[in-house]
Amino acid sequence: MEAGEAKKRIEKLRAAIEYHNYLYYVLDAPEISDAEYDALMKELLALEAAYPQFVTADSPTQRVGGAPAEAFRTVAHPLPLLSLNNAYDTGELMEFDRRVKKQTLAEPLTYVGEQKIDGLTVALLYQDGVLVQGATRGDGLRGEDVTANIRTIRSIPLKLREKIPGRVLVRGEVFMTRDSFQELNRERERAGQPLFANPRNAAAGSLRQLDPGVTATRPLDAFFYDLLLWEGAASTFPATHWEAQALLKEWGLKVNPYSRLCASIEEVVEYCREWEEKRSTLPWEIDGVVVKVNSLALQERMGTTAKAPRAKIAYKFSPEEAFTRVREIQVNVGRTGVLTPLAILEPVRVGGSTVGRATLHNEDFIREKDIRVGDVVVIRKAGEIIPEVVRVVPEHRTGTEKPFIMPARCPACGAAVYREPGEAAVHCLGASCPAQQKEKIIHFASKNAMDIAGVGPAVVNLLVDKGLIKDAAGLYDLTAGDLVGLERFGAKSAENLLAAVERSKENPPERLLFALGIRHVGEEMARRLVGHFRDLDRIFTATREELVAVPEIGEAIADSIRRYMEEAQNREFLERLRRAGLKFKAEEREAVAEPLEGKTFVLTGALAAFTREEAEEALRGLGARVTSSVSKKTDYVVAGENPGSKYQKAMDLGVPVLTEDEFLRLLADLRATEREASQRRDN
DNA sequence: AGGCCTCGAGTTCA
DNA sequence: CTCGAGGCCT
Repeated sequence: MEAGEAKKRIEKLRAAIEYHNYLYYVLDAPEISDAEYDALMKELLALEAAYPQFVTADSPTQRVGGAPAEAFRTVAHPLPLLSLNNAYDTGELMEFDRRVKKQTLAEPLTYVGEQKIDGLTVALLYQDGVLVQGATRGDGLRGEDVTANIRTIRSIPLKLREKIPGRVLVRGEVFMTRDSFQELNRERERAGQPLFANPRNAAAGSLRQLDPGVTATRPLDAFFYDLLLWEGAASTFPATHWEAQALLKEWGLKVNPYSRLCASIEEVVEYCREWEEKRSTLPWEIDGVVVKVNSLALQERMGTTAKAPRAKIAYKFSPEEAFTRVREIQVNVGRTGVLTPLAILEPVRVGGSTVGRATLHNEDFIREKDIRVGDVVVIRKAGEIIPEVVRVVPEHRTGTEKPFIMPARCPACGAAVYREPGEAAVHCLGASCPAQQKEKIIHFASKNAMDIAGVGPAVVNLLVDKGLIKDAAGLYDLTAGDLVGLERFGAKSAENLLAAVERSKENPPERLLFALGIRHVGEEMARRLVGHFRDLDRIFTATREELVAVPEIGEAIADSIRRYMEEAQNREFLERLRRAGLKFKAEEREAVAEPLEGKTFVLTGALAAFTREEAEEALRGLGARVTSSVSKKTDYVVAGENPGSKYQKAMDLGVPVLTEDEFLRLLADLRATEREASQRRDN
């Protein structure tokens, strides 16, 4: 970029940032997301670094905080409330550790890791144990006097639990939980008031109400992190940050229960990693981890720079939202023939991983969001893993972006495509579309279907392209001679694959039924159908009425099964599977007691003694149903390690939650009673 | 017809 | 995980 141009861009960015600062800090009504704001700031920082001659004292990059609103009295903090330097990856944490170690003398070096709450910083002043002042951080030197509002927060003590002579200054973070935030927004929506963008803004807006009566109705909460000042206590002042935390807790100030004392930087890194992963399970939002040298003497010795202490650092999580550009929109064909557009993105880090693709679902989704090739878009993680395109940023349009048009022919086989009126999906009409065939084979061999290890997307592609198989039945005709010599196939891998194919013949018929991929017949319906008819041939020859008579099987499912069987190609396919020796008939079942019959279980989180599948299997063996979502009809939720949202749902609905131990005991008890019963039978 | 509840299908990255 | 849609109950 040429210098004159850079200068113009710098000025434009500054004006924009100032404007958004004002909206954010003064009016508490931001128009853009934090991520967008950060992007503006980052661009400005980069330009100023490249052109230092244009840096001015009043640039927003030189300012520590925002301007205080006029209505509150400003007060000077007894000690400056510094901000923190940031680390954006573990490498920067290691560098921090090296800097700390240079200053360490004989004392053992330990750190404290704390969640960095996304709220707003406050400083509370207690005089002889009584709360006399509460102030926002402001620019770090002077903040706003919000004492009256602070007093309304229930978790903040107006008096410390013991009388502490002299002045005590503590630093904390006021925040709102996600649940409270949503509840507040629901109320505001009902009342026709503007909504808060996120919990942070809701907390800030609530604390900065001119009328403390309003603040009192807002569900604010607070954690306290630092004892900044304790006058006249030189001899009793704690030696470490960890002890200071304990002291605050003793005094009745709420401290974050997840803080951790770490013996090394490696433990700190582990702590950061852990919370970056689990952040979404917390009731409050965190945007990073604050790392502090535990020894207060060492903190003192390391001192501060103009704006931040050298003995502390904030490890910032990668943002949950990020910007990137749509390079291309691909169209994939699934096993049901549905054409699914997929955005190929410039890789970008978001929510702890690098994202390069995101589904665009269907034509309507793209039209609604007006996503075009070349657009800059906002990406977010839906749930823990799956990235989604939130919206486009039209400001970044240059006019060269190309709108997406759903192809009129299947990109895999060239057949015409068809969209049922009223349906979102576009289907490929090609009867032997290779993309569809491949997806069907992959599904057939997948874990929950026939579980043929070694037959995944890559191998299926290879086998179909080489003309070795045309459908899943072809797998059972493969010979070692077909495979050996193929790229990435040696004698051993060929043998393994054939063994896996052979083993799959023993699968029970419900797996086979599911593997066929009949529309509306998933794992659960396959189990029910086999449970009822016991034989695939009986299912395929059943009349519509007989099918509908099965609980949970309605007309749509019955018709889908009949339609499948009317297709000559499918009937022939089934005969080939039969000849290969696959099981069409269910094993005779012994009449086992089903003590959990009629009970519905939901599993969440990871169990230590089982995989999820094994636990489900064990429950089904006892007659229980295992479903995937919690409702009023759920009898028990079994919660393992790191339970997901289902745990919360269970609590909300008052469904009993079993720990893994309780669950294991339940199984053991039931099996014991079962054994006794069968012994009595034998006698 | 509407309101559950559950299942099916598609989804990404390490 | 999140949609959308099927099935069943009121």
